[in-house]
Amino acid sequence: MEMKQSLYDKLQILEPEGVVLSDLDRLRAMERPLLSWYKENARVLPWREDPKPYRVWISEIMLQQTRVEAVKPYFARFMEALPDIQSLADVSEDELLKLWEGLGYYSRAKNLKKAAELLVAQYGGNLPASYEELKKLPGIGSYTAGAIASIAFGIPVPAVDGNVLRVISRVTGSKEDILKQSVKASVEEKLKAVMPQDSPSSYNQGLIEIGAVVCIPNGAPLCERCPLNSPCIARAKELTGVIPVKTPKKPRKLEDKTVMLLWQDGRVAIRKREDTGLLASLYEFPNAEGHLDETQLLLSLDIKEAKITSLPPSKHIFSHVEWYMIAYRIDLEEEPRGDYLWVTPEEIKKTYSLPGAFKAYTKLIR
DNA sequence: AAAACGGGGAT
DNA sequence: ATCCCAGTTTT
Repeated sequence: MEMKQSLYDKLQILEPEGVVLSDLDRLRAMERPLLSWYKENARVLPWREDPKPYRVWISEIMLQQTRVEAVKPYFARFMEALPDIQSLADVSEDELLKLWEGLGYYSRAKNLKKAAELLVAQYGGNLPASYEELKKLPGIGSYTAGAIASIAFGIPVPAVDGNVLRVISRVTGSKEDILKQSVKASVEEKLKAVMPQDSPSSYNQGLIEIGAVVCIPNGAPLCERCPLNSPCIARAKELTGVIPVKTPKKPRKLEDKTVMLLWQDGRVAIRKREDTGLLASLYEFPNAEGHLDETQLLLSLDIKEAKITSLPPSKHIFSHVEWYMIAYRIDLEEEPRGDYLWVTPEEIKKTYSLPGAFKAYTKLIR
């Protein structure tokens, strides 16, 4: 049982700035300076110019795990090609993945289309103005549901991403591991309780913006410029180098691959990847596990001979695995084993979505 | 609760 | 060249 803290008790553990605040009081103290700061300092971003639900949705999905500067050109191109939910529902998967090529986390694109089809079939072609309904859509979790609900519809629900977790853990001086979902749930609950009911969009975006440009993830935060520096415990106790606390990531797996540029009559072979797993449904150059020599190469292609030249090796680092690739150019004189699409360099550039992992080799075929 | 899932910027 | 970033879905 918790006894309510008397003013006397609070004064016993006085901070330099004043009376000790509860977490909730500390969070309440953020509102005024946060909204004032955001009004003055909000970056001008394409999706903020016209925050209609579709644009907010697409931008928030693109911004998952992806930096603002990387998203900008993709967002512009996407809006031009697919200006509304109906066009997204109707687009072919290949065309959609081509629009997404290079952005990564390709399931985001596939989920967008799935959701668009659902919206057309069940929601009259509109995004629902409801946090709970938004959260049911594929690709939309608690953060994105909160972002769309608050930014596009003005619904007072929090939008807690990594930026917000960093800011809040620093302000409250929490040494809890911010990667734990229980911590995220707790922050969502607290913010829901204290956030202004009449300006959820600016409040949520302000918190995210501070995390992105002031209370930054790499290097020391710019506390002198932070509107929240007054209530911030991490700043007062010089804990910004410690907070946020995160569990260390485990080492990546290493994989050897042999990439084959198969040429025949001025065309090169590509194939479509599985529709699940890494780089699902994208195209790739034929490749094999391990580092094959020329004999093994001929064997795997089931051919007698070919003109084979070595290409430069390359490495690609994903979040959880590293590919160590060696490669060969193989000019064929007979049909190899395997189901391939024979395409021109021009078609690869314009039509087929190849992931960045193969960039060292797509470069070579122009 | 933990692992899978990219690509790019910071250092 | 290495480290870091961190929403959602799947296992």
